[in-house]
Amino acid sequence: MPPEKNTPTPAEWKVLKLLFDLGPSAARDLIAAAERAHGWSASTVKTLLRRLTDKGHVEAQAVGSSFLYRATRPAHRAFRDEADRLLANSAPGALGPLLQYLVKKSRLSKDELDELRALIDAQREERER
Amino acid sequence: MPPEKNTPTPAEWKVLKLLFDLGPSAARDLIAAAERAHGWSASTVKTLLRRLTDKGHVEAQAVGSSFLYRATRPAHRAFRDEADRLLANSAPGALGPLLQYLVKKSRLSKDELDELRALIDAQREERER
DNA sequence: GCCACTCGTCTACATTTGTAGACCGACCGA
DNA sequence: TCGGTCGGTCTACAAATGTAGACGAGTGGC
Repeated sequence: MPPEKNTPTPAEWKVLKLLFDLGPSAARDLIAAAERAHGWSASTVKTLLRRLTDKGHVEAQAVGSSFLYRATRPAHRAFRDEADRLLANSAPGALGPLLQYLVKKSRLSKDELDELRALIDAQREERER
Repeated sequence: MPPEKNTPTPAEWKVLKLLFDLGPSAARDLIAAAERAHGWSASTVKTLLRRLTDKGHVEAQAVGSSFLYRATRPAHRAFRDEADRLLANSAPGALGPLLQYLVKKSRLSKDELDELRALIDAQREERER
């Protein structure tokens, strides 16, 4: 079980994603981005930011009289947690097709494909033994 | 965009998963399973079942004076929709590692690994051209 | 024919989520 | 120094969600 307990809600995820994209940011930038991306009002973003910090997904570092917001865990960790939730639900047999679908859809670069293939080969080895 | 709009809530997912595991079932079995799995009362399961049918995830086929509940879409489709939500959030660069993590963690069978590998090879081909 | 039991429907209610206004203090430019 | 602006906190409130009791109709067994 990861330390993160309250997973972000969908709306919170959107803010989190903005934070990942922008990197540590001041409120004004997040608000602007959210306005552009989702048409949200400033208040909405502020509330979500507060809830995210309450839940521990975001950290508000005091800078002068305001804050610099940053995600407490790197993007890949956050996505991994999401992926875990997916696995937790998935039935055993359904996993293969699911991964195939993901690989197909996610249009990895050649390098990424190579890495993935290497990983798969390694796993196949294991199955041999 | 899949036809399914209102995605199931976490609690609804749990019921859906039971349905996938048990196959089309009568209320009593679902209730029993949910009681065992989550300690839920009968009412709770009934409500979730109703909401699932409202949302179109579950279909209640009249049999005698009661219903036989079945998922409207096969498990793999449902999981696929979940996976799509994951992809929708994920940043481009993060995808490779994410898939690696999934493959590693999901302990596929040899056959599944083979299929996945074949798929990857096909994708690599494409990258060539 | 009566009764316990099942089911499905209605209703309920606390909590969480989505969305946002009001207000207040700090800071900056004029 | 005065007024605007920016950011943060408080408060609000409708909708969705989690969880469940109450009730009434059908039914299988006796």
